[in-house]
Amino acid sequence: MDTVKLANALIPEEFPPLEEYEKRYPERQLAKGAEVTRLAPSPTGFIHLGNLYSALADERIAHTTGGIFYLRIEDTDLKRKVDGAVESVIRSLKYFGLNFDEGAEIDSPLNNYGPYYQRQRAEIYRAYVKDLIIRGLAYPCFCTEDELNEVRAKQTENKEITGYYGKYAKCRNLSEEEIYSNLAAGKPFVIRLKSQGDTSNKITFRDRIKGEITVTENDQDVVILKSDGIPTYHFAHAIDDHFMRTTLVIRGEEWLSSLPIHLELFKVLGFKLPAYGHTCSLMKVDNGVKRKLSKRKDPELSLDYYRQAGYYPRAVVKYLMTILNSNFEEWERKNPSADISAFKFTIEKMGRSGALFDLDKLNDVSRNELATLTAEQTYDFLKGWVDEFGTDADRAHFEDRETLIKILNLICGIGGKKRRKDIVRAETGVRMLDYFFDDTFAPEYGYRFDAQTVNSVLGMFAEEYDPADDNSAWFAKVKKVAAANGFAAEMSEYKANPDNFRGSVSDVAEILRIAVTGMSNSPDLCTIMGILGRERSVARLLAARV
RNA sequence: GGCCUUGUGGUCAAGCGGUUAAGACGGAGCCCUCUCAAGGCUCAAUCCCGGGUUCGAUUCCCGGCAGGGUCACCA
Repeated sequence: MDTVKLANALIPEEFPPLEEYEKRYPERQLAKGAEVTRLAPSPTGFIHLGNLYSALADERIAHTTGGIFYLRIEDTDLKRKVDGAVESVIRSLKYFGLNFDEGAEIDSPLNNYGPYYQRQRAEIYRAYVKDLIIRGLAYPCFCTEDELNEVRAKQTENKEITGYYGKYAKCRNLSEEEIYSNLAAGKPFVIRLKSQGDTSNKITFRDRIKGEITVTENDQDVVILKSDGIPTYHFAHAIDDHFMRTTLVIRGEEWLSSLPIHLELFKVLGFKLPAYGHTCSLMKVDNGVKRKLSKRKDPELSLDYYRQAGYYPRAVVKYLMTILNSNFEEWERKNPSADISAFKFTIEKMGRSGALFDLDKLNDVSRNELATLTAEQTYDFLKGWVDEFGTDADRAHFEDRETLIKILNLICGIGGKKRRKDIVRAETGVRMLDYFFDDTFAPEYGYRFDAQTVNSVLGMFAEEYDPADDNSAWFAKVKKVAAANGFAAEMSEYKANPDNFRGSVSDVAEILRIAVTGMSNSPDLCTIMGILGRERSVARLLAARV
């Protein structure tokens, strides 16, 4: 068979000699050990926690080795295209503190390896496919979807391996006449790899995350060029990661099963294989079953979920870091004020098996992270959330920056020795402020004492209350009211003889707390009343009588 | 089903031939305390099972079992 003639019939364009592409995209001049990594999403615009997880690994490795982290858009499937997706990806990663050095829609002088959209790279893919055809390593296939489905059904029925291989590779041995008559008839075709592999051969392969793994050689004549003339993922991956000079491909472990295809492709193309690291997927338990986090079923997979819930972005990143490198937490405890970038991230430390997503842990990380902020930083963070997700009332409250910062300072004990850790995420932080404002103060008076007692306590304390009192003076008054109403003024007395009293100071404080905040739990009541001031505090005490 | 892969407390996990089998989250309790959030202290809880190899296996080998992934002109 005249393969040059065939190649010209299939792919008529003329291309420069292939060495030209090698020259166009030369080896990168980087320091030894520098890794070039990439995030290569399809343009659906939906990047989820799993993407962020591996992007974080990519970014950390590139930037701790003096390498490059770039963005490539895998838009070979038009159905996946969503407008504004690329900007959305960039924005999302930026929100979590990850920045690209190079790539699609990135303004950078380093953009010498583009275009970074695969659809715009059709020429180079086609040039290499054409070369493969000439070398007799690829061929056209005219099988229809129905035919393929039929074969697959039969294979399944006979418990055979499904796919296009061996005797099932019908078009592999088409005669010259058949091919040209099909072409003349205008039949659509794809280009398949003429696999040279044999599944009885095992290849051992060293994955940077999984370690040594053995895979079976590929014998499938996979599609490399689709009928629209655009390559499949496999082929585009080989070409792009070679010419963009990627040194380390980090991707989800769902790709492990197609690794043999990629191994063969790199071999057949004569490219040096990059290093691979296959990450485990984030899992969750659903109905007692452990499974991969799913885009459709699990809202917590979406990064927007964390933004909406008001998680502090750095907290999400730190949580992910604890899963990525389990020594991160220990390092952080030793270096409490160091920036994440100072941590020596290593791909080899990454987990080999899928981690269950742990919301409790995230909350803990988040709470601690938020407790490192100043009142101003806290305000700015909460304000950002309120602007986007808050109610009209929230927005009105946040107009008054000075007051909010004052409240945050006092309530959170910022700068003091007893820093509180109430805020897990923006939403809980904002709701915690509700009772400071009369329009959102919505008490549910659930007293544990009778009306007479409650009214007496509230009335007496309203008379006594003086915002000028310091904490101990304030508490002395609580004790006084307690004693006057048959409650133990000292906890020790109450504990010694509980039967002698109707309750203790803590019960009195609870009545006051419910009256003032509408809740039985709150931060320091004396501070809260101080913020509210005499007039409003007293008004609330009196209004809370039953 | 074939192929690949994983199996240490409820969760994330260190350890990788001899350890009292770290630590963190969560749970329980105590202390502190006007309640709560914290904080301090304490406790409970783990090497999937069966065979080897070995003086000795959580660690190595084999076999089960149980998870997970994947078998497209989607990435």
